[in-house]
Amino acid sequence: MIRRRGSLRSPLRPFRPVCAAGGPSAPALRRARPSLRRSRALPHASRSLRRSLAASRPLRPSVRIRRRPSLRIRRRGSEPAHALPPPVGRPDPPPPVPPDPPPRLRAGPRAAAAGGPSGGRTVSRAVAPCITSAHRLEEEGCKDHKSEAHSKVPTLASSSTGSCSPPPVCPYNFRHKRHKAPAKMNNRASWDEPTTKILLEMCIEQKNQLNWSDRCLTKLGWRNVHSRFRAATGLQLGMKQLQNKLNNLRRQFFGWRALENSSSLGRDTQTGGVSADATYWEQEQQDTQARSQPHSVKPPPFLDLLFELFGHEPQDRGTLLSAGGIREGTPSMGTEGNFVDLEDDPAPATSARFSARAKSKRPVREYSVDSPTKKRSDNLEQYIRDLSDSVAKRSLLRAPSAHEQLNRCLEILKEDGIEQGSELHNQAMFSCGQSSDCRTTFLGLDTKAARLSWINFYWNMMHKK
DNA sequence: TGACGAGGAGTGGATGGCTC
DNA sequence: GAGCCATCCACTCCTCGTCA
Repeated sequence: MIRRRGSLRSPLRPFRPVCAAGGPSAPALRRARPSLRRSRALPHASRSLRRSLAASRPLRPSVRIRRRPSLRIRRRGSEPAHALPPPVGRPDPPPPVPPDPPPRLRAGPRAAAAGGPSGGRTVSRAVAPCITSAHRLEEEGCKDHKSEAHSKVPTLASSSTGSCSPPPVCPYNFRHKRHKAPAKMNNRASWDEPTTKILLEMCIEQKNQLNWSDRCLTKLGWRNVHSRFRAATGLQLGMKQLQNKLNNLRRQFFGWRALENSSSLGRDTQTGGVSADATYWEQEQQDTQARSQPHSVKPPPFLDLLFELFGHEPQDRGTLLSAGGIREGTPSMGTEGNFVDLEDDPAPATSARFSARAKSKRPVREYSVDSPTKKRSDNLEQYIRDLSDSVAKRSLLRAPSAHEQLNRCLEILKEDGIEQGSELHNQAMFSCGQSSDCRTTFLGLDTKAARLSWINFYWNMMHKK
């Protein structure tokens, strides 16, 4: 049996154009040249592995440890005796902070809603001994403490990699409530649809200009978006506010898409909502009579733009084949009869939040390609034959080639009555010929109106009308 | 009361600099 | 070149404030 495993996360850092754009400094050049980066990245990776083995501890898990809501750890407000000196370079001394209120349990809406781990808080594995001085700086009134805290004290993240010098143990308050931040909502963002659309379009523009790393815009991309957004809208929003908005849209999009995929439903191309046959809604109505649909499953606005932005993330660049488990009857998630398409992977989609997280970490996917029962366990030739058969079967299930897709597009256009040589026909063929994404989306649409709308949208998008 | 936005905490990976 | 540590970066999760 050959197990198809999800794509491996590259140990190499993705190239960040912003680094190279900063100037011809040596670090920038090293970052810009993968061959130079490799020289350090691989030794570091092997070093990390050796460290883990030497310390007889497992490698860092890829998922965070969750605890019950009531176990959320917060630190005590009292100042540790060994407080670090105040940060340098901050002109205005922070105002005195009133003493913290007595500790209490916080039971927010999430805690109330969380009957189990799904609503739990995220807690560091080593949070107890790790008071972050960033937190202390915050309480001293330093609003923008992150960079300074980063540069002066070990953070939890850094201490996890630095095995020799854990930060000093400090007293903690397990139920400390963060003191109220002063109400400074003067520049509160108010996102209406046109503004959101402008933001998305600018993000897509930056993505097309390759100012895009794994999952998001690069720093340079954000700078560009920020400046252009200000120029276009006149709104004086900060970069963080733009990032927050995009983050929320992204979460909405993945949540909605996860629901769409995991529930075997479809997308109503007319309304942007979830489509299904009548029997599904009847069943659903019985199941959910007492509860309404949560907001997170509502289709987010500008689905097409979001799909353009997040619909094809780099972790979906394909899957790898790895041979293994031939001898054992490895449990399989799918067989020839129930083969699951990669795009419809329901595995990571248990919830909106989880799915958004799963998307970010190139989830491991396992698919089985069942092979016939082996006649002889030590027959290498038989193994090779099985392997070849499996690959051949997979080839039969592969996606159609670009040429085949283009031919299919031609047929559909003909069926839709789009005259060859017309402007619309030319636009459609040009767009489909240029982009596999455009082609795939075009072929996936069910109605003529949706197809024409898509071509029109794609054409305008590419030519910035 | 729920939706939404802001912001902090913490995570994981990559890389730079220093020392041996 | 390896080991160690610090730093940077982008991300998710969570809490809290505001507002309709």
